[in-house]
Amino acid sequence: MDGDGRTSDVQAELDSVEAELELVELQIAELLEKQSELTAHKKTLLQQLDQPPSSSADKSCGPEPAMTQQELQQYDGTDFPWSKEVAQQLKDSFHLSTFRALQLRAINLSLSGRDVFLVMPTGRGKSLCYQLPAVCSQGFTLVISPLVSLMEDQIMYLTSINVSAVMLCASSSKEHTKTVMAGMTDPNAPFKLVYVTPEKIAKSKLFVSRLEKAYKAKLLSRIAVDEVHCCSQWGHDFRPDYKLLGILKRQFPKVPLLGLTATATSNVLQDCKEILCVPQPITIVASFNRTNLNYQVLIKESNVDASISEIASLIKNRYKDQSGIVYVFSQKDAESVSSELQKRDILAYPYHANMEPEHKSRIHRKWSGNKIKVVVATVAFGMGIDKSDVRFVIHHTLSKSIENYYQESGRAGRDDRPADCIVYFGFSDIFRISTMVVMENVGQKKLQQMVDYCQNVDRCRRSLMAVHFDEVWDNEGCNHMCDTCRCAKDFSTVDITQHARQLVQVLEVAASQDEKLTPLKLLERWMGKCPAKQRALIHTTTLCRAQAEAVIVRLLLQGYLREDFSFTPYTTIFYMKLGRRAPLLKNTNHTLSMKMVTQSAGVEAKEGKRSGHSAGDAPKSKKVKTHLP
DNA sequence: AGCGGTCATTCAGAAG
DNA sequence: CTTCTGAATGACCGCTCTCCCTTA
Repeated sequence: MDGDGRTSDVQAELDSVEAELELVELQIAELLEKQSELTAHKKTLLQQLDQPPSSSADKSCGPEPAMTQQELQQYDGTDFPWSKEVAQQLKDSFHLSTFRALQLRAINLSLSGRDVFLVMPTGRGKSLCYQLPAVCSQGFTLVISPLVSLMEDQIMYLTSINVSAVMLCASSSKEHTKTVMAGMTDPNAPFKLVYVTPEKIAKSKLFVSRLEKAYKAKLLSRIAVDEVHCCSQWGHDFRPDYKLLGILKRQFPKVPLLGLTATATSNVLQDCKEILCVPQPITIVASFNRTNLNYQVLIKESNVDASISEIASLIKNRYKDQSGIVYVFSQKDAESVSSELQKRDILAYPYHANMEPEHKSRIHRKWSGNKIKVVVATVAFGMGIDKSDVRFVIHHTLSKSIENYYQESGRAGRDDRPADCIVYFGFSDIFRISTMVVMENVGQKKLQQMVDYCQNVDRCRRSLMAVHFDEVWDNEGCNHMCDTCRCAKDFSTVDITQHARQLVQVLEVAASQDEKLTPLKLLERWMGKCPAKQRALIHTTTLCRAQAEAVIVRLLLQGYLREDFSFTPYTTIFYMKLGRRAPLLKNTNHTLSMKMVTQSAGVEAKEGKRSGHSAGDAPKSKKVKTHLP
């Protein structure tokens, strides 16, 4: 008996040591993760310090020495032989009075015969950087573009300002092809710009031989490659025929090449240089920071009617008589939200892919001409939207990634005047989008970053976006143009360790009775609405609904909770489970905190009504406390 | 398969 | 001791069920 007692004691001690060991291993894993994060960050910071001197040293041993910052700045000047004509054409043909940042530098470099790679966000006037030199040069400019509809838009615009431009693609008629080909070798140069698809270069020998003739007659003045990132397999939309464009620089080495893109990391650009046979281009990178946009996140009312009324009053008061877009989640939402706004006397119309093409273009036209103030749209309202005086972009539902959000919100303020970008952040919306992107490879991860952008009141909204463009926008880059920078004083740090332990308990009790919980059910049980069987076993919260939601989202982002999907024939359902970090909470030294809005005390008072009910639970909650030392 | 709304049931406490 | 009232709970029924064309 004595022996039995001793072995069971030893067994108990072994169990507890093993449990402790498990915790320590988890903590080590966490620290290692943090270490690699920090070293990566350190590396990028060091690169920023070292890059200018080291890169110029690298390039100086190449055939054409790279430029220092000072040399580059000379190309911002207006004392070149062509400067007078450039200024004249800008005014007369394009009806513009000034250049935007870096446009003049790119144009001067290209006109002096350099190869240039230009990286600039959409809507900042990339195309002017080859259209203007084309007008100011002898002969014609060859433009390679991946999308037929984009080429059509450009040619319509150029024709309307009396610049002669034509295009060739698979669907062009034989007669049209003949006149274009003839024009390419005509010394009078009837066309200033010739647009083609990459397939034309790769597949049509007739076309390449025509180019050869034009080159010998010195009529091929410049080559522009639009969406140049399509060359690289690392880029997000790789096009096989772009890989064959290297032939251009090999056959026509004296013709300057201009590559344009809005999305390029350094390894994609390196890849493009090799594929296009352009060893030493001058790379110009414009900042993606839109300094005139004011970013803001608001908590969405769980009541549908109230949330629409809030948007309606914003549009009627703050944006009176101004133009804007409201982005929504589904086609059905587009219909219902727009009709609700109409009931509140706002000229708002829906836009989504399931509408008649004629109807869609009619709404687009009326909105562009300011006959309609607001368009309520899905992501279908995107390509070809180029209105300058958009004063607000409101997201009725959060986007599925930060990249998407940057694009959609970026349609505001193209005229460089101040404009607002607002997201309404709703708890249940997270799970609606999550179930939609469940089949995508990294869909969940991207959505988590977007949720982090909405929920984080710890850091500047801009700095969270900058990470996606390998840029650093510090507080100066923001200049108080986001809500977290403006309201930093209204937030305070709160310890949420006990809240986390309570939530884990709610899940464990449900699991012990073979029950799965949806996020909504987890929230309701934690707030006191639960079946009698489990009432005695769990500890309810005194937080208000908005705060309880915030805590659950935070724990999900940090891995204390995780999502679990169940597939049924008609839908997929989202359940909550314990995450990989949940065991850490058993450690009494482990603490967890987050930043919240400080006015919370006032909200808690509203819950007083419930206090009589929770008094009944008091003795039970004491039991729970002794259970957790 | 979840969710919101409606209806019936149960129970506690107060009034007669 | 009975009757009435209001609150809380559980069973049941009916409704609903998701972004964008990428391209020779």
